[in-house]
Amino acid sequence: MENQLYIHNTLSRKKELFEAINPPFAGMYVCGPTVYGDPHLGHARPAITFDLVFRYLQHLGYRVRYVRNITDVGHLVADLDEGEDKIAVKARLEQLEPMEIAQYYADRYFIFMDSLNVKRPSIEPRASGHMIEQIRMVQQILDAGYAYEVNGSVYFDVEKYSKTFEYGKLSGRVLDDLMTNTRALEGQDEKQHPADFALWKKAQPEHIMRWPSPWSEGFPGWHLECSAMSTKYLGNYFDIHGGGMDLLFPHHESEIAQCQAAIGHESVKYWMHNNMVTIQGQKMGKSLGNFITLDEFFTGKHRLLEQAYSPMTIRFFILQAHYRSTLDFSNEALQAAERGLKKMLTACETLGRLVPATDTPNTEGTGRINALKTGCYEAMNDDLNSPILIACLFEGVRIINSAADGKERLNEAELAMLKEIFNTFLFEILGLKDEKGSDQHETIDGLMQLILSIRQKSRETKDWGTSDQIRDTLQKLNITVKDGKEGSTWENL
RNA sequence: GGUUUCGUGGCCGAGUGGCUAGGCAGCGGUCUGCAAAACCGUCCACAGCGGUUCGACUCCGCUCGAAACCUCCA
Repeated sequence: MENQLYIHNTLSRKKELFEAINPPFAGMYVCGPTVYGDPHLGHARPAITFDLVFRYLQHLGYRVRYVRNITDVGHLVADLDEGEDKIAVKARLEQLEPMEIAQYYADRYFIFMDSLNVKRPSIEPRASGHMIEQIRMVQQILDAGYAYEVNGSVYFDVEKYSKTFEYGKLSGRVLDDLMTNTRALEGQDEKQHPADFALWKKAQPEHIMRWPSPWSEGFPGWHLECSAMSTKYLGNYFDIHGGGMDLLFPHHESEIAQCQAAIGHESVKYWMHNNMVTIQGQKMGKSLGNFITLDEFFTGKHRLLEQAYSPMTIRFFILQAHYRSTLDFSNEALQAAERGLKKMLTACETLGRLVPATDTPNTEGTGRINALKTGCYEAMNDDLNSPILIACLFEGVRIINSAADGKERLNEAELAMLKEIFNTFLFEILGLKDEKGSDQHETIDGLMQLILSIRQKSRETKDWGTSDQIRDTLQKLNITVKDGKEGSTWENL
């Protein structure tokens, strides 16, 4: 672990040296999806961001336990269906069991994340499976005196908490402002203070998802599951807690308060937040109804999409922006990502075919490739700057293509170094992969070699008619023939 | 209104007090039977106005504009 990894801690708003609490182990908790809808591009961002963190920490030699929750108990809604559970609403519409809905969308989530080559976390706990832990935590907070019960519901006493601790330290909020600015929502009359939040909510009669508790039959407040499950699996003090920036307040702010109240100290060392995906400058989100699902991206079936985009194109697109910047969706941007990725992967293939052009050691060339590798590490160590890393890899692409063009002469050591760089950074850490079908690839490649050799013969006899017919027909099958000095190669779109 | 943040070239997107980001697109070459690919070269920036500084796109202030959060959301 000689690499010094710096990550941006939202708590200090600075880049801090990552020092594991208990090396070589590292614990990371990330807020996962609420499973009542198909995953969209916005879900892909944190999944890929923290997949990058997961992969890089592992690369650095950490033994990482990565926990990402599945929220399947639904949250309170604040509209006319006050107090009702989101999953329950959907379930009634579709005449299904709420847990059936949750299961369905959780499965969908897993499938789409797999296709994006997002590694599965070590543990994916469900809120519904941790009622006991959540109820216990409510009790701990009550015992500590930072919560009160009203009519079977339990609320966190933010006002009392803020006398000793700083509620708002993560998001930079001031309690007085919250007091004056929090809207008076219906059914909030039970709260002593508008900024108080529910730890346990008594279920209304129409509520389908409910669990018994010492206070009422009801359901947990929506900040509680993360506090309960993160500390259960990672301990009372763990390294990284991640999530989208939109969760900063009140979700993560309240998590800090809950842990402080229940455990007696904070539970998280580094808070990391990814920024939003925007569409026409606006956040892509469920509430705005401007989201495009991953399924729609992969099939191209959405009115805003000019074409289908492959999972790796989406992944590359996301990694081309730094995780703390907003990322604006557009067809033009995705098409640029698609072409850039193709260029990158083609160069990797080329690299595999390159043979040493010289056996003389070249200190200058070797030094340059070494510098490339150093640049890659520096990019990752600087708060996981994947766009810089990708820029470094494109420098490698240039070297590879120059070598293939005969303009550079690489020796065996240099080729090996390049291969190592691409294997490590492009495939292992960025998690990109070649999407060409692997099963029949060998067969097709054999067929293609045959066709290309026939075409080569026709070219040698200047039978351009046959030569072009082969090329044009293949093109119609989305296979591009590329003639080079060393013969022809082919590429399937 | 409050909190947090942002405004970079045709598009996407990094970064730094003085030195080329990168990708896509464009333009000009090389290569090629033609094409594609590739290679070389090249054009187009740092919202506006002040201030600090030998020097600012980078620091400070103001103006304009945008976003996220304050209410379910990744």
